[in-house]
Amino acid sequence: MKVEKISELTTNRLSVYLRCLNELTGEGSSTVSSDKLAKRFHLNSAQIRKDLACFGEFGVRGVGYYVEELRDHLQKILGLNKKHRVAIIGAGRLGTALADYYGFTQTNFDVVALFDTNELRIGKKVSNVEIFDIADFANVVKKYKIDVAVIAVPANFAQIVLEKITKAGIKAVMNFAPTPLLVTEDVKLKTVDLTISLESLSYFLSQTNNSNGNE
Amino acid sequence: MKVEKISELTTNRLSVYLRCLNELTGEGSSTVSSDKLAKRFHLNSAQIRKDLACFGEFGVRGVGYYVEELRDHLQKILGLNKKHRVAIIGAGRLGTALADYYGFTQTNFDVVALFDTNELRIGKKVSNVEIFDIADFANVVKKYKIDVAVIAVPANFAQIVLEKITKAGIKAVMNFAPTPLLVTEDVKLKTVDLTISLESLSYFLSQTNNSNGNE
DNA sequence: TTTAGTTTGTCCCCTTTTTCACAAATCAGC
DNA sequence: GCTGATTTGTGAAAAAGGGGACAAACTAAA
Repeated sequence: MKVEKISELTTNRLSVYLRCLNELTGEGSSTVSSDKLAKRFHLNSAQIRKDLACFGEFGVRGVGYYVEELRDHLQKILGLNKKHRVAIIGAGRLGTALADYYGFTQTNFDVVALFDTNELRIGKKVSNVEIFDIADFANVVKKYKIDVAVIAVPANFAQIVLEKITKAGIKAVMNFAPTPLLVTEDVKLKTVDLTISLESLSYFLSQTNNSNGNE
Repeated sequence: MKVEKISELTTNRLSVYLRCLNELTGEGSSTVSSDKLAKRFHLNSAQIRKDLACFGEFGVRGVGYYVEELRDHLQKILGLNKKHRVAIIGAGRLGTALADYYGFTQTNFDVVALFDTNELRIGKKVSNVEIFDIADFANVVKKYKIDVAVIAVPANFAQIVLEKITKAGIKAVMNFAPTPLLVTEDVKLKTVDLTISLESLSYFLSQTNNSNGNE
């Protein structure tokens, strides 16, 4: 087992492995080899083994991995044995959709509060979650023990909102505003930039349509 | 100018550069150096130059890059000089939120159709976009000349939906279902996996809370 | 024209990530 | 207990990505 720093690419794959294992449980087989996993889910077996080896020796040579045991290990490694309480800042279309989306699909992330500046929205409920005034942010965070924040406001407000979030002591932030943000070392910021993803598709289309990249 | 294969990391950065240039136009300066860009937007100047050099020699030594000219080049490279017509499959919360989101923020991507299987939704409109029956998918795609598809259905339906999409001849797909999908070489699939992003945050929190990764 | 000052494009090296390959470990059957 | 068949964990090679440094190219001013 290595004690090096774990890269984010590795932890992202752990999420994928966990998903695979969840699909495997309930199908009968109690063990699975890295090769079977790789073949079935189109992964690389060496990479699976190496990723897992970062956290311990979970497998048995000649046998493979015990499905349920490995699943439990991965859940624990990813911190999914504890519940997280999520605040979404911005109760527009995207924010409310996310409130709904997380509520339905995720069991470890509870959206407990929405925030907005618009007085017409404040006080209302979306998917049984109250919309609070952003001015009360720090208080609500403390009251509900919120540990994850989601930024779903327009790009020009994102940095200000982020500073409010970090001042309230939240260390994990997901950002949907299409703009790069600055944070201190001790805060984890994950930006999901849909504009970049779309433009990446656009690039691909322009390449194939022209049948050749060189003009 | 290099003629190697362009990596997706590079094209993603082009999107970022384009955004920076858009912010710069209207601020007066007609030229900008890679160093100024880097300093202002927290990038690396060598990387900017290298990324741009993949597509031509846009700069002038001793001067820098002409802001508007470079912006136009990037738009053309990314295929943003043409409009794209987008279909969103799945008219639930996420699908409708995306319809709204793209409609407001993106100028080159027009959401022209939503699709669903739920009869209660079919025929209605969201953000002025009609919800069609998924059974009519191929026809509507042809009629509206749709070239980009967005999958916003539950994970267990995603692969079937994707096959419908590719059969209709669409070559660029964005997937929000938290599941890996299989496509043929000639189709570009971009998966935005919010579950992985969230679990990545969870991992980070579990690391810092235990104050040490080793148990 | 020459010189001093800028800034690009690119070579080269270092780091990170992925993949290959194989010894070490385990199991099942005889 | 030994043999043959698996399968892990990992060292080493290969591939990909990022960044420093500098010659080449250009401007401006004398």
